[in-house]
Amino acid sequence: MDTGHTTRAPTAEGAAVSVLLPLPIVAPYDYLVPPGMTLEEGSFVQVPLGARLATGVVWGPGQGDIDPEKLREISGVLDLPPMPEDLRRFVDWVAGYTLARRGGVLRMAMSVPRALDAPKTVIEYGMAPGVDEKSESLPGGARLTDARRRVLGMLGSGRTKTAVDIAKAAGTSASVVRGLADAGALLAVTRTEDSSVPQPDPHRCGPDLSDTQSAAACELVKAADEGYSVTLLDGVTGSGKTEVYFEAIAAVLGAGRQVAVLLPEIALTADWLGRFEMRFGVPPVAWHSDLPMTLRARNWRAVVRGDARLVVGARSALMLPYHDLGLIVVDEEHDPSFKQEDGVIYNARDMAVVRGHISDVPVVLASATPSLESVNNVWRGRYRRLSLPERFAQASLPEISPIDMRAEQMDSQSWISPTLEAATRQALSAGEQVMMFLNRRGYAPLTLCRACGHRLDCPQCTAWLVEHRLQDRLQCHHCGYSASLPKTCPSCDAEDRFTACGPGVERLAEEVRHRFPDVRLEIMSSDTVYRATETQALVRRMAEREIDMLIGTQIMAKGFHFPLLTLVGVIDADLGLSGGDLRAAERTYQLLHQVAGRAGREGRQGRVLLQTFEPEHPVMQALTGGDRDGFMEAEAASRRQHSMPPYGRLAAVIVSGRNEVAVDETANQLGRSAPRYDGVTVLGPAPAPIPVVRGRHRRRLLVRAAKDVSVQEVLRPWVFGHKPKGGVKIAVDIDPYSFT
DNA sequence: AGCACGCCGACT
DNA sequence: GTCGGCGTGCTC
Repeated sequence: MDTGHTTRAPTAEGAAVSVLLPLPIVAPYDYLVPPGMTLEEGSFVQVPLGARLATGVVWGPGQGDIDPEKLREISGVLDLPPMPEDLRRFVDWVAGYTLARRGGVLRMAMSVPRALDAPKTVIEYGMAPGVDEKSESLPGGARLTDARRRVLGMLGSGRTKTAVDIAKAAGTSASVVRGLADAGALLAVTRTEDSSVPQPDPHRCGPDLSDTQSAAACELVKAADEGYSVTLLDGVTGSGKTEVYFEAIAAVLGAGRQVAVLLPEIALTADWLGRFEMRFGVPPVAWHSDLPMTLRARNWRAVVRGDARLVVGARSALMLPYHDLGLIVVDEEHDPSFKQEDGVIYNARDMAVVRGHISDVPVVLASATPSLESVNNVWRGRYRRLSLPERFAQASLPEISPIDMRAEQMDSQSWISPTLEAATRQALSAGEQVMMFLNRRGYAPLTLCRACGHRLDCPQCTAWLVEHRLQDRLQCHHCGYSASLPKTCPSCDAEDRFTACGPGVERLAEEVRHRFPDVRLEIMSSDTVYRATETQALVRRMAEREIDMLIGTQIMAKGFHFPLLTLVGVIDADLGLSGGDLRAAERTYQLLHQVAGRAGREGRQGRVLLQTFEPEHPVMQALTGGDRDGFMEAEAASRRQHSMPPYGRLAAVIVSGRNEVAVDETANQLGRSAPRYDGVTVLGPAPAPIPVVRGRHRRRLLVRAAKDVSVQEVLRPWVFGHKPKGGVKIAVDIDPYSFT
């Protein structure tokens, strides 16, 4: 299975090669190749760097841009397949596009320290020739004790296991095993640790597909065989998108190639991985940030060897050194969490398309609420679209209606309108489950002093402290600062005069308990379910009707199936719309649509009620009228009119540091020296939406450019011409996603 | 990322 | 008078 990517060995003896190191370094360093060492481009090598050894990748022939006297020799080559050429080109491309340092991008592809160590060897024991479990005598007349008999009995012929494993199974100690080996009854074999992972079976039968699904699956399977293409798989919640792209995965696995599936981090639940296991017989190779180190190392090695065939992971799974990648799937492609906001700032959905292009493999973007970027690419003919309009298994789409909060009689300190309360009562008395959605963690987003009006805010950020009553703490959601509620006001010393303003899920739960004293309710937010097992347990309790009502944040919007859930109440549908974010409307639509999709699957009619003060807002109209396409067209028109993405380019330059004066100075300097080109506008500097985070002051400049302008070319000389001092940092965010 | 070099506060 | 804080800069 030669991918054709391994380039001829570039190493004349004594020549120099350039080696890229996974450090924040811009360009590769040159090293000498010692006599007798053979290398290829992509080889993983150990090189001396200052006083220590570092692991890097041979990037190409030596640059020759440095005094040959300074060159040091490569110390060794790692026993790993070289990094494929397509990935090396991808690293270069991502660095060029994001203006990140190449070494920083490489780090994302290989920052698994233990994976790069020599594979550990283990000693295993198997039956020596002429010995079997029924042997009544041992070689050399060694005694056959009970313990020895048990060991031979459980080992059987032809198998090898470690001494510890054998001892455990035979109920004895490892020294018995070693004794048998000394006696010549067992044979010790040295094996390098197995980085193999379970192999998925592409030939297992999938579920029966509807005609529409089969047709879409057919198209995808065909595309899977034809090199690079991008397909937007556009299907409403419950239309069976997953089952459709599983067919494409099966086809690619059947051809012996690797598949990468990218999911938003919070969708990477056991529930979800289970669907892959159900379809392909074994769990997929998982890749996400809190994978234990040993598993990370094993999985990374399995990927680079080509052994891991089906990888399911968060955005960083895109950077893995696939040996023979055949398909990339990005599910929930609209999800903002594909955008990495720290370190190398990139959008994994966009980079997946680039990687597909470079590696000449198909890319599938799946969503029920595709991003305007992707839809625009369909309009322009760059992506093909496959639509799955109906829900599978006779489930019908929920009916979405607004509750006009201007017309509701509301008590102060309450957030459930009489209309929503009545609907809830009705659903509960029919034995159905209810979900209330409020995208705000904690008890109350703001606490103030009634005596003087002082607001409790974070000492290190420009942000209010959020009261979390369950933990009895005040928390900053931007830096993790946490404190207990003070006895007296820090501003006026008044005692016990604090009052909570606004609702979070905890406070909403309080109101529900007050109105529905008998309801069995649970809160689902990142505070209550932060481990996979807790999520699983909660989902199970919900499925088994131990819960009547779920109150939660966006964490519960994704992918869970609750068959008896028929009513979803959105407490504050307008929440995401304020704040001048370019994508506020689009994101609110996507989020609320996703939440709405929780209601009424599997044959039951669902109902969704949106509490809003602006029922005439285009987002509410689109949701209640089911007119997604009209909404997208209106969004597109407005973006086009303002030359905003995807009809213009946008980049942000963020200046940050502890010293506000120095930050301002650098930001102003950047502003004064801003490039003046046709089709390029530089706005700012202005304080970032949250001006201080973790004690770092932040200023932002926005660069807006016409579609045909290379923002990178504009930014590079301008931004990197500044050498800020005083701990000031300049970061570039190409295609900024979030403005808050 | 490490690690060394280099200028300003609390110790023997 | 030194030990040491971490800001700055370099590593082929």
